[in-house]
Amino acid sequence: MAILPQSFYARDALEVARELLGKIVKGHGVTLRISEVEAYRWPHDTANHCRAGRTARNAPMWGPPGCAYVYLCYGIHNMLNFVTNPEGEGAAVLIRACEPLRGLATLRSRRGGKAGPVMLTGPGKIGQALALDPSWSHHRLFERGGLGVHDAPAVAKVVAGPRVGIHYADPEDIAAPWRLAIADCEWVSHRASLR
DNA sequence: TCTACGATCTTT
DNA sequence: AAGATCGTAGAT
Repeated sequence: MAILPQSFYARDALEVARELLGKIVKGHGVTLRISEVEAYRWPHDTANHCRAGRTARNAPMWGPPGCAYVYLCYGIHNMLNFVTNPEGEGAAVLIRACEPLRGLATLRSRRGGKAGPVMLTGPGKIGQALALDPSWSHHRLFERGGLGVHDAPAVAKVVAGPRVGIHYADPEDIAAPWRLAIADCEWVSHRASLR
């Protein structure tokens, strides 16, 4: 399938998030299908990293759409986001969970060779699965090479719920149902709060 | 400079 | 329920 064009990302983060479900991420020897995402919108979203304006960390979010934004969370986890909205607006979609399609052996080795099923449920695991770190920020996902997102058939049914880990935000933003996932999908985190 | 804390995950 | 682990942001 074709690689998604930059124009795909140049829209409101919630709209992009909805359409990213089911799409294919390829890179570093693995192929994943996006199953859960969160939208960090612009403007007026107090959970957004850009809520206090431009900083060195969130600089990618203000740049052109269709680029990666990878940041280190809790000193341990590398979080993968896709920059959305027109350039100059600080918004992104966080990739929270994926279904592994190809590269199972690689995925197992990246998590230290532990036994058991490969569960890519949770944003920290996605960063680990794709061997990402913050140096991948600004990477252009709509061009060939390295890390790319490819088109796939639209998902029929989607469930929604509040975003995870944003207790510091305003109550209305905490409650906003801007976490989206493929309905009846095994590859989803915090399933209980989705419907 | 100093300090508090985070879009998490695992283990207890 | 709490520890790991460190870069960032805001305060000093």
